[in-house]
Amino acid sequence: MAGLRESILRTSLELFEQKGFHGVTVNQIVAASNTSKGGFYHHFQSKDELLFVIHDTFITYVLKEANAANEIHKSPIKKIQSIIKAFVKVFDLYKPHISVFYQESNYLKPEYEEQIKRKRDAFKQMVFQVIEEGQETGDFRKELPMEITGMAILGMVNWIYKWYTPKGKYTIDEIADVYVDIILHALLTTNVVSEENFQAHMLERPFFTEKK
Amino acid sequence: MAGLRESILRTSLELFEQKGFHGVTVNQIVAASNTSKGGFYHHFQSKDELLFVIHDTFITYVLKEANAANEIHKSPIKKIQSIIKAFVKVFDLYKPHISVFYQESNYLKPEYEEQIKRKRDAFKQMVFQVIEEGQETGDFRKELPMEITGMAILGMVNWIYKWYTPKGKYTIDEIADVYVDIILHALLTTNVVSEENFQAHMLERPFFTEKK
DNA sequence: CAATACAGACCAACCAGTCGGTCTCTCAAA
DNA sequence: TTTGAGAGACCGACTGGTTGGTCTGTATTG
Repeated sequence: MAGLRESILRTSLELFEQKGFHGVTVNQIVAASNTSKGGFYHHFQSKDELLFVIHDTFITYVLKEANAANEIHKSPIKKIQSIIKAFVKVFDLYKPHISVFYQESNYLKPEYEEQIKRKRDAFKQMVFQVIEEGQETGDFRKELPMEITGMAILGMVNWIYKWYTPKGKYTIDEIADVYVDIILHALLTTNVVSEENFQAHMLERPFFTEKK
Repeated sequence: MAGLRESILRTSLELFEQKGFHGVTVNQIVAASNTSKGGFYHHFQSKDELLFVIHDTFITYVLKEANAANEIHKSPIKKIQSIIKAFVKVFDLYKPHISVFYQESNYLKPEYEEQIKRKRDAFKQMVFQVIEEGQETGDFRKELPMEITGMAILGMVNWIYKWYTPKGKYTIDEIADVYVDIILHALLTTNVVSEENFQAHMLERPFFTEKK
């Protein structure tokens, strides 16, 4: 039998996603994991710690991915594409985590909340940073207020957890393509967009464009 | 003394926003509203009904506003602006409602959930509809998949509830201006954007552009 | 023989909802 | 004008069920 701890994490995640953190009792988790109260409390201090662990694994992963994406490229145009693509793809891997994360984050106990908040802020700052860079280099339109634009992007992507399903009409990569396209069209200065070499700025050719 | 029912709604809303639906007991609501268990259950069948009422007043309002915005204009370009502006502004009026709505909507009892879902879907369909129209008239880029684009817009706006505060750096109208600008730049066909009469399509001049 | 991993009966706290009762206001009969 | 009956608004002690968490005991592993 594989690690009980992992098993508890997996099953509780499913349950939380369906019914919410408060809609699931420890007894239900225990039953679904084929274990007992003792088993559960051997691995977790409390139900709240379980919630924290779910939050933390996800946010840690996102932060790491985004950092990597950020470091690979130098130009802000490519940085933002890279970050967005990585960010969107995370929803394919961690959708249940993310759902629980955003639905129940204000039930986190203060001691846990602070740790999560720090990582979340780091991620946000990174996005802001890239936008600012792009405005300084002249790639992004300077008239857009950085904070509002940043939150628009974050919101757009984060909302994916509300509607994305792997069985849906579009794959996560296709969604990422469209999001990158939307954001670039919104951010890039008009002369960059209107030039026919818009494509030259793309990391990859988006799925919805034809090859000539 | 003003209506107790309204008083309960107001105070419970504040409490829910701070601590979440499950973080607040009926006794706390009752205490904060200067009433009693009896008073509460005289006006509401259950705590769940209270949650429903909060959801419903908000979603009903949004739907009404969007419908109005949709009917005033004929061109898709103006329709989408109008809808987005109305939609964004709602966050100024109903932020607590919306926070509770999005955080706790999966705790709604089935009988309530259906009613809410119907109205929410109607709103979503309206946005999809306008995008499709715009693509047919040639104003919006046809290569963007309608569903993904629609969800991107909805996500962008909906996320406002996570960060907007009336005391913030930007007013709700300024945020609305930026969002309209971002979305139009993303949607409009390049020849429409690059034409210097981009401004001609705007319902109003955004706050961040200079008058000449 | 430790030490770790798990089992499951048990408990104390909590919480939504109930229920018998009171207070006040209205309106019509006397 | 007085009375009194009825209805709606509100009170608050109480309850029955649930839930997170504990504790003692047992199996297994090294």
